[in-house]
Amino acid sequence: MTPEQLSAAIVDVLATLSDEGALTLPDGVPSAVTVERPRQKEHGDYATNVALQLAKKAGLAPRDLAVQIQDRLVKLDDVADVQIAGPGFLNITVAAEAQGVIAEQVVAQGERYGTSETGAGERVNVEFVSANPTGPVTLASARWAAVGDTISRLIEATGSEVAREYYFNDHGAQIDRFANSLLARGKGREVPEDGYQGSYITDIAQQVLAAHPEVADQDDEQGRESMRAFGVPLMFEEIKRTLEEFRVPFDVWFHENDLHESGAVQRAIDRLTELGNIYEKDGAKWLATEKFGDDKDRVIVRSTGQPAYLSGDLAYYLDKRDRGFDRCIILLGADHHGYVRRLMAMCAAFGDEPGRNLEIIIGQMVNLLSHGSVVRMGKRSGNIVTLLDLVEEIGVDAARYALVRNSIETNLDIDIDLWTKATSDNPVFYVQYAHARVSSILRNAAELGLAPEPHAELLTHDKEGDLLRALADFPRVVQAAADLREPHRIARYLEDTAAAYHRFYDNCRVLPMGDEDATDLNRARLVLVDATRTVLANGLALLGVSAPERM
RNA sequence: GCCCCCGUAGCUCAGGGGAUAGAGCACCGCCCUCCGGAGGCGGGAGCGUAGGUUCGAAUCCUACCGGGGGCGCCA
Repeated sequence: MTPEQLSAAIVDVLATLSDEGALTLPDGVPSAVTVERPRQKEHGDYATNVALQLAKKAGLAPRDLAVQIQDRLVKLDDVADVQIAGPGFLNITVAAEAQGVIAEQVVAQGERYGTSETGAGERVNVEFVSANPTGPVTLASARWAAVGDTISRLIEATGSEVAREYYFNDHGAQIDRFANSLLARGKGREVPEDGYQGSYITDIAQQVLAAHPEVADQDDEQGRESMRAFGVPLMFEEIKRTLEEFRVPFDVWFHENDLHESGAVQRAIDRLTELGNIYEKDGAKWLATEKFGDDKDRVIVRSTGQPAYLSGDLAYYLDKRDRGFDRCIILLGADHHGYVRRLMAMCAAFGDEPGRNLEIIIGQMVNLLSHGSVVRMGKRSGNIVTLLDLVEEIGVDAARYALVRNSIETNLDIDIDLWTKATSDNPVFYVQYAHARVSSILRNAAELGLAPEPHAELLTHDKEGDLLRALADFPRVVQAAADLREPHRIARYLEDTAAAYHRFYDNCRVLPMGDEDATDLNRARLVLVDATRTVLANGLALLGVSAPERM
């Protein structure tokens, strides 16, 4: 019996009490009730606070209501015991067999275990990284790469259709500076004051010159345009390669420049003008964002006639909506948080609903630590640490895991020394090791010709119960992580589940010892082991981290 | 000045209004006759401060203190 089934059973009991007139709820019977795993063992397998929640509405004392629910609940076959505790908690012990069947259910569902259809029919666009193509993917962007991809996987796991999208700001002053920097390096000069300093600039300039020797003879103006035309795509390619290596499969690489060239920017402005949200002042066009909650109105077209940066975002948002996405999620670094209000206001200016049609997730910064101090210089580009630096130091699995293990609301320090350890200090090793250990037992069982076989009623050991309840929690952890856009919940859950497995392993012999004959208990435990493998593998897959069978 | 995030054990961090606030590391002491010891068991220590909402607050609200980041007709 899963917590969801238990919750449904409690709802049934409430409905029955209501039908019989024993319970009067002005708002009706709730569609689901909270079922949680208590901290204390003495509080049973699961606990619910329904009686406390509903007592006031029903005009009953919490404990009196609890008694009524208890009377009905204990009669269920799957429920072994119900106790009332404290102010009115119901502490429930599930029948061993009802709990044991979870293992076979997990195995039967396989890769689908943990997924749901709560988001079915919804089309979601997740935009992340979106760094300017003026340099390698940075450490900060690495966090959004890992988090954005994991959030995408989580939303997919709830049945929605997801597009991962990268927005290249390849239109504007930063690209001009990039082209100038390439030109300077190509001509053997120092890069300008406002240029990009990294050694990658020299690399790319040389690649351009190698492929197009004629550029060396061009004057500065021509040379700059050549560097732009040939150098920017090289940068794109490097970014794409990096993200592919990091296992982030973007579906769309969107170029800001296309919005300007296709007239999409103008169309967005026209649309907003029709809606009465654009006006002219001081020779510039302004979007009236203040009335939608922004601090002040924003310039959309400068008095020079040049579109302001925000105009690209307007067009881009409209484009996403026109492509049929119900929800547009954007991940931004904390350094962009000042931008959130105007984006939300823009969403409202289009007549959409901020928070639903447009959702902005702000994440905090990342530092790389070595021997206790912050690493400031990257190998690749000198003044910045890049994603490739991180991968080179700790590998893709550890990097992805480390980047999603903490709440995105907190600053993150990644300690190289920790994440390269092959010990249990290192969380990704701890979880992967559990998976390898599980796989090893399954291999050994196969060699013995021993097949898993469900005997739910035999899984009565305390540690088996703990492990079963951990496995039963997986779907709602996935659901919560997806709904709240909080991937770190998956990592934490996996660590807890790995720990529950290790404790089980330590207490419960799975395979027959020596030349003993196999028992039904051996076969039943193999089902549990197989179920554990399924959950660990599914969880790691959500994080984009490999689940090794040997290590 | 205004805005956002954070403040929980010595350290790094979990904790969706619930019961006695949890992990890992570090420290001390244990557990290998056979499934991977990269494991397990036991031990001490904590919610920045002051109010408020609630039957109940680490969690929600307000103020203050401390730390980080942001506030352009830049992108």
